[in-house]
Amino acid sequence: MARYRVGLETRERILAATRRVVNEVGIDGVTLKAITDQASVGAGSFYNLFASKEDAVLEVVRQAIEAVDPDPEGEGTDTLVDLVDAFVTFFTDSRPIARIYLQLALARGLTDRWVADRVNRSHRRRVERFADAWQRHEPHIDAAEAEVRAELLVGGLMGLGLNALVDPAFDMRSHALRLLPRLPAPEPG
Amino acid sequence: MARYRVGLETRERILAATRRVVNEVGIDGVTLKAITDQASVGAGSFYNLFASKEDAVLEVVRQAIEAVDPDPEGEGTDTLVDLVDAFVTFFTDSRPIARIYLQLALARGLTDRWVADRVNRSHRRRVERFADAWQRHEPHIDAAEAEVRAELLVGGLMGLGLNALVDPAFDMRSHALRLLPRLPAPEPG
DNA sequence: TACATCTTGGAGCGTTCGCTCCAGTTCTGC
DNA sequence: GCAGAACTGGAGCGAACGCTCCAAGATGTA
Repeated sequence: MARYRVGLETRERILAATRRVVNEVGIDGVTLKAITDQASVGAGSFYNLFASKEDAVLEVVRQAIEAVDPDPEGEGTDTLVDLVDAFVTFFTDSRPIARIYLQLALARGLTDRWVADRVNRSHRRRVERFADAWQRHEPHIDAAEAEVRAELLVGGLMGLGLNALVDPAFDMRSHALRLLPRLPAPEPG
Repeated sequence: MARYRVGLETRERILAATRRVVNEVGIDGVTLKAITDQASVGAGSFYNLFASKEDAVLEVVRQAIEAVDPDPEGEGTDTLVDLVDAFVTFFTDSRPIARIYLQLALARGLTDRWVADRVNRSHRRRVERFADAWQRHEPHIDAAEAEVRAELLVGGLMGLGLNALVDPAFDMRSHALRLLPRLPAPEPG
């Protein structure tokens, strides 16, 4: 949509503003006015660059998830610990965004086919990566078993993440590590 | 609030209507008009019996959770399998309500102290019951260890429930059973 | 029967919010 | 420097929604 330099800059300003609003007031506070005020932009400019309010919010969520990806290039270099760590980091460092991710999945996953597909696809991809890492870690188990274990692990992580969102005092990382299979040689300390 | 017989009956009609609306259209469709139309009641009658729309919705959620409780009296007779089973049943048989429960926890758990407390308390109580059942099942482990395991189990169940909500094809029950410790004698078949 | 209290429906208030529209301005390629 | 496309701000539209108010009627009590 944006084709001129200023347009691209405004787009970035809007995304940054959206991110800030999301982090400060949560999804219910993410009104168009809040975003456009924060970005010092009119509603017209916003709609010149984004199809809808949700469009901007989803982009912010997407970027936040990508930001903690231990292997953005998909080269198969990530370990189970890396993946669990990234997952935990997403939930602890981007709590408001993680919250919105789950809310979108829950609220729109039923009615909005587009969101549902997107959520399901990203979940499948995540399970695949966990399964691959699991097989790299324990080569003797077969693919199907690795997939089931990965599904359980991701499910467990999601549940713990849910916990962490509702109860800020919950120590997600240490619980999450207990979901991992016994590790070969935990480093000392 | 209701003190006459007709009032109590109307209250039940409204709760039934709310349940029906929730199950058919999900939380976003739960407008006051939808409820009052479905119950054939005016808005004034509604507010004569409930403090707010949310009041009615929360009551419906509460009843749904209670309905699957394997040990409503709290007599300590429930086993781990019972508890897991009840949890899975809640998510598979009352999907829309389970969805709303999570949505409320996520959306209002941050801003609304009252909802947050309620959610946290019900979570703690659930973990306690799982921990107790775990100790009944494996008496040799100590209380602290049972609690951590219970926390992981409940977290895992929550995550699997999330899965089941987003992906209707997901077989929550069979995955959930794998979260249990090895059972004494799995029945054949 | 007489009276107080509770119940009822629904018009409509007040607010919120996403989004459109458009006239004026700025930008870019040539 | 010109033309045309892109960008900009903001007034305001239209719809949705939770909730209030109240006069009229129903219900319970003595």
